[in-house]
Amino acid sequence: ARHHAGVFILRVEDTDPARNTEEAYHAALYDLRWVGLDWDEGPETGGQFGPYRQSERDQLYREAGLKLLEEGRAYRCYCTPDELDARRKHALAEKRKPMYDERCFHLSDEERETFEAEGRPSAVRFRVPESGSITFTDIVRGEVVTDNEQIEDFVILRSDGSPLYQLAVVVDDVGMQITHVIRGDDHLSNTPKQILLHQALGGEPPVFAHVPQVSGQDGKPLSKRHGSVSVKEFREGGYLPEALMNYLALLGWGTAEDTIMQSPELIERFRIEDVHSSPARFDHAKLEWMNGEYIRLLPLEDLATRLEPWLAKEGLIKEPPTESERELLAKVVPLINTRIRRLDEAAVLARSLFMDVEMDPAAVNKAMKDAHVRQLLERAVVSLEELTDWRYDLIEERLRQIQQEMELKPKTAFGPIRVAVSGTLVSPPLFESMEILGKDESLRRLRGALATMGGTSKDEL
RNA sequence: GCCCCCAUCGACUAGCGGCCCAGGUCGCCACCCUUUCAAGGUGGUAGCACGGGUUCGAAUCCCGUUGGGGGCACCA
Repeated sequence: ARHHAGVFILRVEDTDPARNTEEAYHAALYDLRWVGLDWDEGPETGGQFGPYRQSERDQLYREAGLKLLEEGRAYRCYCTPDELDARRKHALAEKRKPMYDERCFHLSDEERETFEAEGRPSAVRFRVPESGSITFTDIVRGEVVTDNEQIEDFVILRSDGSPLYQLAVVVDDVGMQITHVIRGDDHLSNTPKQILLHQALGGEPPVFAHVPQVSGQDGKPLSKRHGSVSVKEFREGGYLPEALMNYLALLGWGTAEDTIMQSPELIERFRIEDVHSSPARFDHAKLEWMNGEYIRLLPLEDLATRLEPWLAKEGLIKEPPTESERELLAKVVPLINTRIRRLDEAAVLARSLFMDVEMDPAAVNKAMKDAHVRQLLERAVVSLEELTDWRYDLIEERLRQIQQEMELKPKTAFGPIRVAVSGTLVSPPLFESMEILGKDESLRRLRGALATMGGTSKDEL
């Protein structure tokens, strides 16, 4: 819609009371907005063809259904759901196509009157022509032909009088002057039914584009067992909406050279007619990579703001942050922005810069057991104590000097110091971290590490 | 069972009869950079499902096989 400067309409198709809840409705709108979809017409936004929730347009559909009944385009069906279900299973067992047998269409007047006299409830079925076929040109599928004999007489009004999706959609497509419908290809087989309804209701069917559904790594339809599959899960998993949007656009579509395309470029380049008709597999690894790209694309101040809730959640800062926390965060962000791919990773990586941490036993085991460590830390403490101008480059200068004097490899020299300061073997850059922590805290941590090694106490230093 | 789709590296894709002994991206591997981890740089790995046609020429067109997927509700 944006590519063609069209009108983007959001319609909520909630005709099934059994599946429709107020929470689900609000969650859906929230998710759509979060990924960056901004409809021109729709619920809460409004528009000249509202309301945009089908549950609020019930009367329209009932009238349309009854009109079709009067015109003889539809008929009453007295079969109960149980009966239909039994017949469907029977047909399947006999390896026949499970279609409605049209028995109520062939009811005699007496039979019909008997049913009515019994007070048997009836649903309304649309009468599909016996022969002929429906043809339409789908933007991604091309010409689609369906023989009418493959289409059963489908229900348009339930026995309680409420409308079904097929009817509601067509009534609204006509009433809302819909020109294009872009939807998942699970609706492909519904399309001929809707075209039939369009013809019966006297409207021009819209143009359809059926895009393939996304599948998991194994080629099976995307489901829970493939990991995160809902917008909510990605949001809560530390993904950026811009990255999700970019990644999703690339599923079933692509360009020769470019991968990272932000919204304006996507709008300019995306062509629905170039979308594949075969399903694409969702690749979490590529999304992760792309999310990292988007994190690095963010100005540092913006990244800091986006990180706030995540750090607050882990108790590293308050929400909203205090002024000093904000200043600290501003210093930390440039140290970690190339090191995280998801927003939630920041808290893990930078924890030691916000609070005191215990040394990780595994890290201690790996880096602190060598014979040179005690002397190394002692010398570091002595040397750094003398440092008055606490800057990372000067810290590095001092520590490097010790490293060279002791003839240690950088890794064996800085590893133990890193563990002493950050508690782990993997951390933001060491010298910058120490500058951020400050002289007192850095020295306190070095002495603390020495103390855990037994022997010389920190007082003696 | 019936109807309908789809098929290029492990994944997402470019390709729309000669420019392709197939290009890009993720992943993976190696190297460089380097205080860890990343990021970044360089290079590499790997594919037109198969079999027939059509054509001077096929990843591109046609047919079949195989393999995947979707649909067949008083759900959407």
